[in-house]
Amino acid sequence: MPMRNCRGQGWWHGKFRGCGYRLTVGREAILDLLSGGKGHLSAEDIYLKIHARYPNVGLTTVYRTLDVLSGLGMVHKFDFGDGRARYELAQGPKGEHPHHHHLVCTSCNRVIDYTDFIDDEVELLRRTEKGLGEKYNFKITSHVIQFYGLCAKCRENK
Amino acid sequence: MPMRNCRGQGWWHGKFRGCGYRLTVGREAILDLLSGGKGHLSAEDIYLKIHARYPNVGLTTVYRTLDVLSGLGMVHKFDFGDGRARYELAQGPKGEHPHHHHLVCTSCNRVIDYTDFIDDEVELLRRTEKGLGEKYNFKITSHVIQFYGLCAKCRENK
DNA sequence: TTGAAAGTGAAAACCATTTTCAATAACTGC
DNA sequence: GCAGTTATTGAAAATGGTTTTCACTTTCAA
Ligand SMILES: [Mn+2]
Ligand SMILES: [Mn+2]
Ligand SMILES: [Zn+2]
Ligand SMILES: [Zn+2]
Repeated sequence: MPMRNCRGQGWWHGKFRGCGYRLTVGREAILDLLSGGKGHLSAEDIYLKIHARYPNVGLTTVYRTLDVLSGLGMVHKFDFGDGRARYELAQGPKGEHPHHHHLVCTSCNRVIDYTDFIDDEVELLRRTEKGLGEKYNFKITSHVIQFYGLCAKCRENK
Repeated sequence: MPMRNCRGQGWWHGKFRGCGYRLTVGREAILDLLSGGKGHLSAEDIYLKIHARYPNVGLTTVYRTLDVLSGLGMVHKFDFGDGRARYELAQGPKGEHPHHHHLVCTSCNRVIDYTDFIDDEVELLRRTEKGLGEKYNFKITSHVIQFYGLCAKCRENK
């Protein structure tokens, strides 16, 4: 049986409603888009794609929805140094979009996800978070690890 | 013999001139300020302090100088998520301002430098940079490691 | 000392993001 | 369904950190 074209069937339905948020066309469309493909989209990227299919979803709503989703921990907001925020879906309930870190090319702004070494890194992070949390009485909730440099393409064209 | 009041005596003289940059009052003042004290200053922070002593150094020059210094690798530019860039002097030639990472309070925006665990972290980073560099043919030049959470003060006032 | 080029301040422009506000859509209880 | 409450919305205006412009000044090598 094909997926019915009615809203409120997504895995996020519960989380959304549970927090008192209403399910709207724009929010659903944005979550769909983020679930569907590549990450590191800017608000405008998202707006342009959404707006093509739903012409009455405005850029303001995109910003507001991304804020809500960030607050709920459902998307992560990144700054890769190009002057606009980038968003990507957080790890889903079934392990989709697994936790990863980033390589950022300072020349072309390409962003590479990597999960190599993630185990070592996560283990170190765990220890570090514990140690720092105790020493500074600091409650760590998230971390950012990014490597900057030159990507393969930009090294060729150097 | 007391320090003469002429410019061009700082440790950065060589690096500056070597790269074809001219030594100016504003640049010297900014480097002095950054060398002198606490990091994580915004361009406006710097401007206000500099401008008090040198009223004819403008905010534009502060931004331009910070760009130059970033380009030379003499200062690091950070985004801690409060909408303005923060700058701090990079590790000096004699090991001043040693390499460190950051704890960022998402409530009050306080930033804590830490060097605990730095050895473990740096060792991991070295391995990771090597592995990633080979696998992705990516030339890594720098990294950012930041932990976000609630500082001690903000946990009390929760 | 002098000239070419780098550097500068003030004001204007830029531009990603936020705010405002009247209109609309989503939910709740009937 | 229906109405009432309230969250949510789009368009336009405002915000605010940063960059650009441009005529003027300073640096520095010759
Ligand atoms: Mn990613
Ligand atoms: Mn620091
Ligand atoms: Zn590149
Ligand atoms: Zn705090």
